[in-house]
Amino acid sequence: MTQIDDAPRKASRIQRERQEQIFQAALDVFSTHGFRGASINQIAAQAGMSTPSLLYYFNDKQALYRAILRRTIELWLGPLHALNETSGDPVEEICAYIQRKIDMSRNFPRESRLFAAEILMGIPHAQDAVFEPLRDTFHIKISLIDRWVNAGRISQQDPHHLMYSIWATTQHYADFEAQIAGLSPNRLPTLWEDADAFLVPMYRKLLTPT
Amino acid sequence: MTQIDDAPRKASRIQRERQEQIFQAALDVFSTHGFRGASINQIAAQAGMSTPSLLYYFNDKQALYRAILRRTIELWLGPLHALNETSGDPVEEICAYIQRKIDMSRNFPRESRLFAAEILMGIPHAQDAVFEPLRDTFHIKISLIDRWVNAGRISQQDPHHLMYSIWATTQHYADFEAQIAGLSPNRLPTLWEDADAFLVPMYRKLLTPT
Amino acid sequence: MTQIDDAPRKASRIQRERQEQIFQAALDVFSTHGFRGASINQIAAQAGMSTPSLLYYFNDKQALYRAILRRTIELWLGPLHALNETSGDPVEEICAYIQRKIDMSRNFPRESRLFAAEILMGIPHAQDAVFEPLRDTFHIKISLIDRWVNAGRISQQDPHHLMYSIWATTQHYADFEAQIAGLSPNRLPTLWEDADAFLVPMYRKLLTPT
Amino acid sequence: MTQIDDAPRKASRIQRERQEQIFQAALDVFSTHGFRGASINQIAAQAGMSTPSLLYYFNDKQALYRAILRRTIELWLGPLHALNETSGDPVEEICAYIQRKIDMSRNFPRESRLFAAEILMGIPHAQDAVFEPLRDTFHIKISLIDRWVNAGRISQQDPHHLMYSIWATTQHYADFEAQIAGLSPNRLPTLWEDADAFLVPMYRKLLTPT
DNA sequence: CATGAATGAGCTTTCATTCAT
DNA sequence: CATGAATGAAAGCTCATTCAT
Repeated sequence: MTQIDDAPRKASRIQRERQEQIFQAALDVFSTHGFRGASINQIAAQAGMSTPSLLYYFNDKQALYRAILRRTIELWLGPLHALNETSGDPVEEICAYIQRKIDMSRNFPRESRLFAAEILMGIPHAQDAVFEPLRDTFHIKISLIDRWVNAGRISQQDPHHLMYSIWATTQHYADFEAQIAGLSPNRLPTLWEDADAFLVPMYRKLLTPT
Repeated sequence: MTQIDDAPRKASRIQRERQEQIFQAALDVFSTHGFRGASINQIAAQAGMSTPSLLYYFNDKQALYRAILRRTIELWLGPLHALNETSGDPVEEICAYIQRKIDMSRNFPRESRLFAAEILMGIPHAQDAVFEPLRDTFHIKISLIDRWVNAGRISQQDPHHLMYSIWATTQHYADFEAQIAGLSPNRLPTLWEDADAFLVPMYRKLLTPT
Repeated sequence: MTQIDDAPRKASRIQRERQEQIFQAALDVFSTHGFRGASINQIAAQAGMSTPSLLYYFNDKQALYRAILRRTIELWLGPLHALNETSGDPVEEICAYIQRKIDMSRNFPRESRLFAAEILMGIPHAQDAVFEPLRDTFHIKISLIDRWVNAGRISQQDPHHLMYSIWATTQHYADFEAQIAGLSPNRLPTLWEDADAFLVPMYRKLLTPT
Repeated sequence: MTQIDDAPRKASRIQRERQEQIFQAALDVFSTHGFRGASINQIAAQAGMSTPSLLYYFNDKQALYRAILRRTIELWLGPLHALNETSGDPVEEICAYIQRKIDMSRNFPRESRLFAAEILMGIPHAQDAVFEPLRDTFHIKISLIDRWVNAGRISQQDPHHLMYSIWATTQHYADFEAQIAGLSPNRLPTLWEDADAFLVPMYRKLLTPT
């Protein structure tokens, strides 16, 4: 097993508070500048501490970045984990998943952008941190959808396309917010609110078997 | 100052060739590192010239970046400009637009990512360069769709949501390619090919009036 | 004030053990990186304790360095102190001194290198620590040799040159070991063993009066 | 003196001047602090330029260090190269080599100390730069001495010991100058002058066959 | 006693940019 | 036109040291 050496040290209470300060600042800065564009000076300043203090908690820039990314991905996987067969209706199950994804984007737009930025730039810093927790869950859910398709319980769709299009649409309001703010400034808040009212029916219509 | 100082100088043939070299290199580097993460040294090296030579063509880093962005946006607007009433059927008109957007993403993934990166980071360097050419066209097309909706020629949808969801889905395979490559490595080429086969019917189903 | 503030504090048994740990680590690190190149972090790590713990025993980096140096010099003076008139023959007296110096270099190569490094760099940190204990003994022994020369009991030589050449040759295998290891790798151990067999006869031939 | 061209050489002439400035400063600083203890800031300041300017000529600290070291070693090898069979008498041939080594130490004490410091610390930065040019010449000369010994033209000595003791004694006045200055301050200049008067007869006596 | 926590100063290096040629 | 040369600013990171616990 490869040792996870970029996890924060064993934590006391003060340590955990400090780490949380750093996380918040790092989220801000990394999500708006990307890894290379962000500076740990800026993060430290925003976290209200000196740069060496920050580096006392995270050995270097990469370690901090990967720690945030790891945490973000775990958060991100929550809605996907909850996608299963507990409810009777696969269509509604997927619609509920979409709803949860939208809520997550609404509540954690910085995390969404951080993740998007990393992917956009080719995932150069965290191949394992990204895919290790993601891959298994992804394929399990893809299989689940595939079974639903084959059982005729949802319409005939490629599960990969379905999943990726859900991700694209549900994260779009977080990731491309600046564009929406520029193009539809007075609609921005209502669009955030409405997103589910648009997307959920769209996918319900798509998925409902004829 | 409304002086447009980041446009490249008037160019001879040789100059235009060198500018094109710079464009290609800059596209590569900016799209994979973002504005702050990219270095003009790296761009100059990749373009096969010295940094001062590069700066002879573009006054500074921002000017180069904005020039590329401007060019990218113009390219990007092509499919949207072509969305109009020439064909008789609005549903098919929009489907054709989706098809063109997908083709564009397929052919110009770096441009898509460059644009996405800029938006993701809050459009800090090019508010005007992005929105000046985009805004008018966007609103014209939104109005057009709105008229189609009001005339009952397409189903009742918020044109903003419709447009944004089209953008999200059609650009996703370019912008998030690294994720798809990691999660569905053996499906990657077919997904690129299939994208229209999934998306166009989805939107046709959504838009076709009942 | 002639306050000696870089001597270690009065010590319990446990304390003396920890000091010894520090000494050993510091000897390693200082002798291979010099004063400025060495870091007390590295020393503390190698001594198996935290840096503040190390600094509890030695007030600062200089104090630690000077303490080691002082100790080393005392060790170093042992062979020289034993150079006197107890044996009847001055030539053999000096040959015995040479033998003792060689043995010392063999047994304490790190100490030799530490000392050599300090001198090489101009003795910037420990003028007094080096010369205070050394000077008197040195001049006493120089006078002794001078008397031997004047009494015709050893050949006519400048005592200074004699002493320095003895120091140079007897310490060379310790101080320049890396060079010898590179140039005569398979001879290295035998050269260490042989050193006295070469040097003692050389000086005996030089010193025996005609 | 024999300057030939003008225009095309000009840039590299300036470059060589600048490099020489840097060399002199670097020699000073590296020889008195060792590699890790030296700072390129200090070197740049002493060379009268900014640190980035220095790094324009030498890509990084190591490159600068190795360049000086390489140059020093070439200088150092001069006297050894000249050790051969041209003069009829091997004893005098070796004595002449000793004389040349002493002269070199006298004229280039900083170079001697730089070299000594690198060896003292275990040659961590320049194994190849040190040994590549040194090894072959060393072994050729060792063989030469060995033949002289076997032919009975010099006394029976291990060539390795002989060579190392010559190196030790001839470089000692440069490398350990600070110690001599401290112990024999009023003798320092005369000792420098006398060194050959002491060492050459010593080795002549040692080497002359009985 | 021992260490977790903190930081100013300094390190090596890269960056965007200017200027003379 | 093109580049060698130069640099202030800022980057990531290490260092010796202090202090509270």
